[in-house]
Amino acid sequence: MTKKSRPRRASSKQRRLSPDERRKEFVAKATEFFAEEGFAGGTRDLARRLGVTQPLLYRYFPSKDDLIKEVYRTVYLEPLDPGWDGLLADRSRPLRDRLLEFYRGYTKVIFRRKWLRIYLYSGLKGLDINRWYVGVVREKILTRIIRECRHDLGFPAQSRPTAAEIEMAWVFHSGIFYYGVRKYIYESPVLEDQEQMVRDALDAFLAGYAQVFGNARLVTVRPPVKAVG
Amino acid sequence: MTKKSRPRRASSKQRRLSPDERRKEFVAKATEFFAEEGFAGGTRDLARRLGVTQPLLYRYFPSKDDLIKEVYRTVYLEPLDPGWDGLLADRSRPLRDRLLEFYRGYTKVIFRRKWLRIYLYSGLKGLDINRWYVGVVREKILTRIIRECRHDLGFPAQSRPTAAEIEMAWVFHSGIFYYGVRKYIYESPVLEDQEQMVRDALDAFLAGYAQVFGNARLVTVRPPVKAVG
DNA sequence: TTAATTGCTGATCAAGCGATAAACAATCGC
DNA sequence: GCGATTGTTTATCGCTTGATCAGCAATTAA
Repeated sequence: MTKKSRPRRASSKQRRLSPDERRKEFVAKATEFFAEEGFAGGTRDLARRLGVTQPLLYRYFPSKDDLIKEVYRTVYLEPLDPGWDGLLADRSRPLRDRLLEFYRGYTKVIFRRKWLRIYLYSGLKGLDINRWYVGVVREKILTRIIRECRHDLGFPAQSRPTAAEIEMAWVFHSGIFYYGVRKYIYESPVLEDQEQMVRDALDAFLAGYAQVFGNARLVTVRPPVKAVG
Repeated sequence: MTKKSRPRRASSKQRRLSPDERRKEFVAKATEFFAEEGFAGGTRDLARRLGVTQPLLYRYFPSKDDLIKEVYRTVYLEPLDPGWDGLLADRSRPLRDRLLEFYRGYTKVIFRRKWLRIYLYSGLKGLDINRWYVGVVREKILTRIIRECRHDLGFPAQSRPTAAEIEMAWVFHSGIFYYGVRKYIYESPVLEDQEQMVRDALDAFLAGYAQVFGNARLVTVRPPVKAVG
């Protein structure tokens, strides 16, 4: 309840930012704020955090909802690297290496309290942007992964991954994703060595894929588990 | 804005419930309400849903927060079946069968929009009960699963599963859990055959565990499996 | 039937919300 | 310097929120 953080009026010769920069600054800080408080957080609290008064927000954003939409846009676009498809499809390298490198980069972006919280909040709201993102993951990442798995096992290039194959990739992908949720949202103890977590999960996925889909096609009987790698 | 749902005053000879039953009825409907609206949902809307006036809620619960706590308690306790440990530990049956049956029962409880939403909402709030639940899953379910995996591969009964083994079980478990999130919260298309999803995920996990930990112990190619208390 | 008890509602309060309007302060072009 | 323009605050509005209280309605006990 202390009144300490009264907006300081251009205290020192603080360079005035361009309108666009200032706007972006607001969005960035609003992201952190909403990540912690949820989108039910008040505009007054948010303004206090920004070091300005509440009405000023309405000079930059028509409404709270518009500000929130802007937050979504930045957060959802943040982790999407256009270079990923090239990385995953680079058959000059072993598939395992490619996937390890991909998940190293992917988790580097999404394994942050801010990102995960905004993502879950918006997911609970059932927003279109969430469904859009899930679609992107499926089409651009998981589909590609399955294609590479098939090629790796010597399957003929086929029309389209089946729903069951995609689902298996989803379970693998989600398992990794949820490591971040447990660590950064539940703040539950996890395996400290994140690299190992990814490595083990990946090895399980590759072994599982080979067993479930690979052998099933070649043999039709489910033979005993044999080490693959 | 329609005023249609005016609380009907003992319309027909509707048997008056005992205070305890009525209370439970309130908690049950409040669970559904908060699952949809989030815990920021208003008490007036909730009361309308119950067909009563808003002040009546305060006759049964001292505050909104107390009501919410009660909702948590029921939701978190719902899926915990005391018979699970016996099921998972029944070595007269193949491990794969036991795990399949376990996840059949487990998903039957948690794969519901209501349960998943309340769970995620409370997780985002960082509530103690959430951490408690995560601890229960780890200690009562995942630890047991790893023990059984070890036994299945013929390992000597050892002190305690390592953090890496528990983590692998977590990734597997979370992958299944997140299927429910995608289906019931994101309302994203998933593999319709849920049984197959569980089966494939399980086979991948078992194959992966055998490869990552099984071979490592027998051959020592991957020796440094640090036992972390 | 009556008196006491319990269940429930209508009216209302203070506090907080998102949003707006008008006035003040800082900056920029000239 | 000066007027215009942009950035920011003060004050305030209408509305909704969680919560309270007095009083009516239904039930129970005698």
